[in-house]
Amino acid sequence: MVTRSRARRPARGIPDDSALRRIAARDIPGGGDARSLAEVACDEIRRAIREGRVATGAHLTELDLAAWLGMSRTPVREAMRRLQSEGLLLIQPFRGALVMRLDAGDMRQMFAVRELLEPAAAAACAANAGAADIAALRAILRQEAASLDDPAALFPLNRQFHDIILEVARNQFLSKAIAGVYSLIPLLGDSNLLNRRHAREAHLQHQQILAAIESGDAAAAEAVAREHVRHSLKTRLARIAMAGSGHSKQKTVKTGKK
Amino acid sequence: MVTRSRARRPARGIPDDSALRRIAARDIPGGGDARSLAEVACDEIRRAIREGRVATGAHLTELDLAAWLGMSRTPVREAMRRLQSEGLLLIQPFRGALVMRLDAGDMRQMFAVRELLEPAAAAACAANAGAADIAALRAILRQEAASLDDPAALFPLNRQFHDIILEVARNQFLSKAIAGVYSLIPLLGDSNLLNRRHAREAHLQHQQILAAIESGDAAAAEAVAREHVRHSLKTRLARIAMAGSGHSKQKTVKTGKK
DNA sequence: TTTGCATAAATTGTATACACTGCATACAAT
DNA sequence: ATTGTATGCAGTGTATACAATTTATGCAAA
Repeated sequence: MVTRSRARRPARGIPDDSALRRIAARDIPGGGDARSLAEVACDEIRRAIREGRVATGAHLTELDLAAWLGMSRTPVREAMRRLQSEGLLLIQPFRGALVMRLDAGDMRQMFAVRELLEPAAAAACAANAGAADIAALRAILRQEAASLDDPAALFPLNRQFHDIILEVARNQFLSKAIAGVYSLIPLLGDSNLLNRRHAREAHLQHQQILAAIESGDAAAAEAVAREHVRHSLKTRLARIAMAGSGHSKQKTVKTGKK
Repeated sequence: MVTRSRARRPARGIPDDSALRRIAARDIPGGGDARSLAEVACDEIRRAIREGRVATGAHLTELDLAAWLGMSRTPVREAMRRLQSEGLLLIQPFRGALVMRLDAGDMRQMFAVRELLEPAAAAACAANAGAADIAALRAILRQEAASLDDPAALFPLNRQFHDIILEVARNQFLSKAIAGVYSLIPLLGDSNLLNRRHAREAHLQHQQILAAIESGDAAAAEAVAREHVRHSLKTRLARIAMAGSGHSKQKTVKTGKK
């Protein structure tokens, strides 16, 4: 009997139905990381919010989510708690959770903090960057240049660009602070990168930031990064102004409640 | 039968033993907020870390904590997850949690971020502060002046001073970013305020910050706040240097495992 | 009709049972 | 002696049962 050391289990309990469900849920990406169900739940809910399948302001209950995700309340609960501490959900004791909603004022506050943190990251990056880091950033911008009309491709590239800068800045607290703000960007609605004019301008600014980093000019990197954040805010404010004046192209999203 | 609408319960299940335990655990402060056990657990663990009853680097298991706190694993689990997202714990799947430990490098990173955020908060506060805010800050500094040799009294006053500044700054993202950093300060060891010289200097800087706020001078508030953060780092570095050179007065802390 | 209260329904909070994982250790085969 | 495999144990991950709480509903009294 040369079964694997693990195959002895079924003798004890039920012929194991839950394991199948779990594995099925986990290995969707194929990588087979063996993520916990709570992580799966967390990612799925986040994704649903990001993609607008769950509207901001929607009311979520543990039971609904558990049914939707095909798991019990326990991991869902854990995921909801995590999303609350990220600021995506607002949990009211005994009364379920609301998907956080941010108004224009919140947006300004958020960008004020970004304007503080991101230039500092760019400056630190310029101070620390080695040849390999610069090569990585160059590679991303090369791909970015080729994807200016393909938002779906632009999203991860943009993300990677900023992630590398943070990594090279080598300050875990700065990274966490910025991550804390970034995670709430989905609540602001559609990405600026859907706007082609903005995508082009952002790409140019990325190139300027990289140029500053290449020459080790921290002050320049800081200045361009600040301008980058300001430009991003300006684009969003302009869109809000347009939407407010009746040109709303925003599609209404479903409530997410089954 | 004019019992309160709530008293009918015991008829159904066990004669209600758990409610007593819970109420006992909850209402320690007396305020009777009816906090959940998870919150109690969270606060207790945090406090144990802050007070050094649990050493940084200690290994914590759900079962140990549940036994210690007299509750089941579920709320403890929730608390541990929360503390992880605050950065106090490092949870390794299937292998328990470690109390995060920060070295001198981490400390520098942390203060670099504080030097970014806290001056901005002070500046925003100076821009927004009304008469009532200033009166509140004055009241705190008056108490602070009378408590310079009483660290136990100084801690909450110091906290309140900074909290009010954040509140008046009216930027929830700035507040959350700073809170995220503050929550890890206990991991750095004893507070600077135990040092009377430092306490006096910090108090003087508080007064300068308040003066700048009173006169609505954002730039001045920013500058003093930056100096305040720098001074705090300097004191900590000096203490580390002393400890490193063999003058360690640091008492070893217990492991926290029952 | 309206008000007050008690009950019912819905949902969260907590406890507990059980399967699974990771590691240590003992045993068997070479 | 050494290596590979099995086994036990400690601890986590998940499901589920139950208790507590909030909100809604119905019914009686004014």
